[in-house]
Amino acid sequence: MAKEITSRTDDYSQWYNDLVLKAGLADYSAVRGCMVIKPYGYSIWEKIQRQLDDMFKETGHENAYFPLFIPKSFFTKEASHVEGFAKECAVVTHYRLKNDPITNEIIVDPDAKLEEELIVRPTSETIIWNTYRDWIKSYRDLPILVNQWANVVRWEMRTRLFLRTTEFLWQEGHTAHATSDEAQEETIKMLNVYASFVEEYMAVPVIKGIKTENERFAGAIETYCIEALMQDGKALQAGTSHFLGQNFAKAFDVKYTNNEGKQEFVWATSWGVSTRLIGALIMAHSDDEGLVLPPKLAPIQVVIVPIYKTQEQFDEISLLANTISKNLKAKGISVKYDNRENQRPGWKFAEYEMKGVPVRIAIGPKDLENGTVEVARRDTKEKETLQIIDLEIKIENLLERIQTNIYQKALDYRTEHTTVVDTFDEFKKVLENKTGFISAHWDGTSETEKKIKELTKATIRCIPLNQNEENGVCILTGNQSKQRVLFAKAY
RNA sequence: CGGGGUGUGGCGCAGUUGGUAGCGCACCUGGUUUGGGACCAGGGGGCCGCUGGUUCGAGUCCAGUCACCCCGACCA
Repeated sequence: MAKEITSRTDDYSQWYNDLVLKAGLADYSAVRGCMVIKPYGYSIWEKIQRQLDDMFKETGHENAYFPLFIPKSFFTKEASHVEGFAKECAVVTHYRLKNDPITNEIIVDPDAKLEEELIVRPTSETIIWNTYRDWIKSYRDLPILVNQWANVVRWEMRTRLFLRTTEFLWQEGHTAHATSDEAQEETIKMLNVYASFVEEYMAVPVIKGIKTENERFAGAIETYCIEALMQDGKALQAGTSHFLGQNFAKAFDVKYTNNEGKQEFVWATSWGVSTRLIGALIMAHSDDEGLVLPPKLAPIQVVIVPIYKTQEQFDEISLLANTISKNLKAKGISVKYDNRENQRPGWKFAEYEMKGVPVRIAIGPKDLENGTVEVARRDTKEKETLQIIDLEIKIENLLERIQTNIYQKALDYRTEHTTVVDTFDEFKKVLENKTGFISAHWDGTSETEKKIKELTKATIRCIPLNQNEENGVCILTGNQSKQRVLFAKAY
């Protein structure tokens, strides 16, 4: 029996859920809203981590680790930050369990109440800036360019595998600078790092932009973001980079002495991407047969499947497969030779398609005779029979072509699903029928943005950078506007 | 927190007007197979989410409760 998977066009959430479960990326866990990331899913995360980490190091950053628990009082120091996060935090109130003397059940020991509750970090600005106070005395201590790989907890009401889980893995960069300009430069620099990572490695095109006041990070002066478009026409925020100004420095009294001997507050940035990126990867490329992984992030880039009738054939194929495998590995390509004898070839084909392995090589008796192999690519499902000579070079090229192709496909989809509209009627029509990004004029007020959200559920995803100014009138109010912004329904 | 739905072997499900639990997949054994999710034969595995009630008898009826999923509000 084939593993049935819901169609993408049928019920997108159902399709997405099935896919995550059936491709073996993750599972629901015993804890509400949390998930178990299975080895295959985690290995994608490791690839993302490794690549991003390299990019962070190249831009001068170092890793560090700060505590999971944040004293409640830290949280209350930055007013807008509390407001943004307070509602969704897990709180530790006790530090011991004991046996109930009557029922003998394990209960929370009421005598073990903490004097000050601890918040399980939803993000680490507060505890980090509390620490930076001790690290920073002079302009010579700056900049501090630190990143942390960690888990965080946000007690969201509704969760979705990878896109929004109660606990999630991420990296958070927290930098401290002597000047506003330098901090702003850092904010943009990291936005660009994210954009190039997502486009080059995940093969997902993104729009770089600035968040409106409504969507801004709690405690930031300016939030920059990269926005990607998923195959159901909804937008997904793939990463953010915040210019925090002196907000946290003031809240935690972090000052440095400048070269004129004067005390100044420190300027800050923070930036992060999470395991949500895996969700983006899935929703941007996958089809009804399963995942389509970009070669640069696929845990297995090439799988070799033997087809045989006799033990002799199997041995001969294995010999060839191992040679091919060795040659590919020498080129830095990750290969799996699936020589399991308890699964038939057709089953394996379907399985690796579900898992999104970019290239499959099948070797059978005919190939042994002809000195060929059958090479199938996951993205287009095309198959061709290739001579074994220089196979590793052909495969290497093919992997590059797949990487480019799926990026182009996603880009074409986005181009196709980005609509310029000038009236509110058009706006609503596009949202209902076509979906996707909508470029429209907006009068720049939060009230208008909220009103549009109420009426249509679409929000301003960002005010795109790299976009020309253009005079116009707001689609809702008819007030003056200097620039188009990007609307969409979002995850 | 509102609306909807589901809880029955590992997974997906069926179970009629109440009569003591079944199917597919997976698993185990043996055999035949292997170029797109194989077939045959045999086998193991379940306090039917939990609690209470009605009844001679409850997976089924009633009440309560818990958990999870989906759709909203909230959010990376």
